Amino acid sequence: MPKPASLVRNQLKGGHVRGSRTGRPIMVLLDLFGRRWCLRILWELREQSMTSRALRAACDEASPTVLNQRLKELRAAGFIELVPASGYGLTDLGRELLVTLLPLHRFAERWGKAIKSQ
Amino acid sequence: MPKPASLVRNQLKGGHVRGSRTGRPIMVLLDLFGRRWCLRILWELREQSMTSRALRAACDEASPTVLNQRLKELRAAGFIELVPASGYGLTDLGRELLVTLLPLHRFAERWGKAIKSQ
DNA sequence: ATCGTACGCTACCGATTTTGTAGCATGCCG
DNA sequence: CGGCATGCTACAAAATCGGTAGCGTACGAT
Repeated sequence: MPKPASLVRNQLKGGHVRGSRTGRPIMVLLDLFGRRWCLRILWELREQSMTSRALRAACDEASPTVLNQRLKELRAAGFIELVPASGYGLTDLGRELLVTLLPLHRFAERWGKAIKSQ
Repeated sequence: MPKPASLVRNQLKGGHVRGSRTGRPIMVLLDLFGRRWCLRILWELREQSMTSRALRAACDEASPTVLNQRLKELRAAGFIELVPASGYGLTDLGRELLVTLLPLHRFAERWGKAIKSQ
C-alpha cells in the first residue's frame, strides 16, 4: 500500500519510499517525475485548470487509480491543488515549476524532427 | 517483451508503446521521462561520462535490468551514447536537453526548503 | 599463458506498479 | 425526486521493476 499524502514530505525529511535514498530535493524530484503520468499531468494543467475527469481524458484515459495516486503526490508536493469550483490547477509553486519545464517543448519539437529524419 | 532499440523512433513515427498515443514529440518525451531512472540517468551524466557500473552505483544500485532498458531507450532517443573508452555519456543532443533541464536544480532546492518548513 | 579484474549485458523470478472496469458517495440543478 | 457530473476507491489482470546470479569479452599483470 502506498504511503498516504505526506509521502513527499516524508521523503524530503529523511524517509525513503523508492528511488533516491539521499533525500536531496533534486533526487526526490527526479524520482517523483519518474512515475507514469506525473509530468503529463503537470503539462496538461499548464494553461488551465481541469476537473479530474477532464484531466483523465486529456491524459489518454489513464486509469483513475494511478491518476489519483499522482494527484495526491503532486498535491503533497505542493505543485497542484484542488479548487472546488474549477477542479485541479497549478499552485504558485506549480507554476514556477512549469516555467522551468516549458523549454522542453521547444526541445521536443527539434528532437522529433531530428529523430524522424534519421 | 519490450520493443528493440528503435522504440522511440517507432513511437514518434506513429506507433505507440505506452502512454501518449498521439505521437507528438512532447508527449513521447514526457512519457519517456515518466519511467523510473530515466531522468536520474541523464542527471548523473550531466558532468561526466561513466561506465555502466559506475552509473549503477550513482543511481542507488538500481537493478541492471531496468537500467539497461533505460540506457537502450535513451540511446534510441539519441540522448546518450556508449563510447568504448569512457563509458556512457551525453550526446550533443543530450547536452542540449540537459541545458533545458538544469533550472530544475535551483527550483528543487527552493522547493525542498518550502516543503520542509511547512 | 594464466590469472584476476572490470566491463556491458542478460536470465530468472518474486515484488511492486499500472491498467481497466466497475461502482460508491456527494453535490447540484431542473 | 431523478438525472447527471464530480472526486475517488475496489479489485483482479497485466505490465514493469527489483535483486541476485552469471555469461562472454577485453585487458593488464604476474
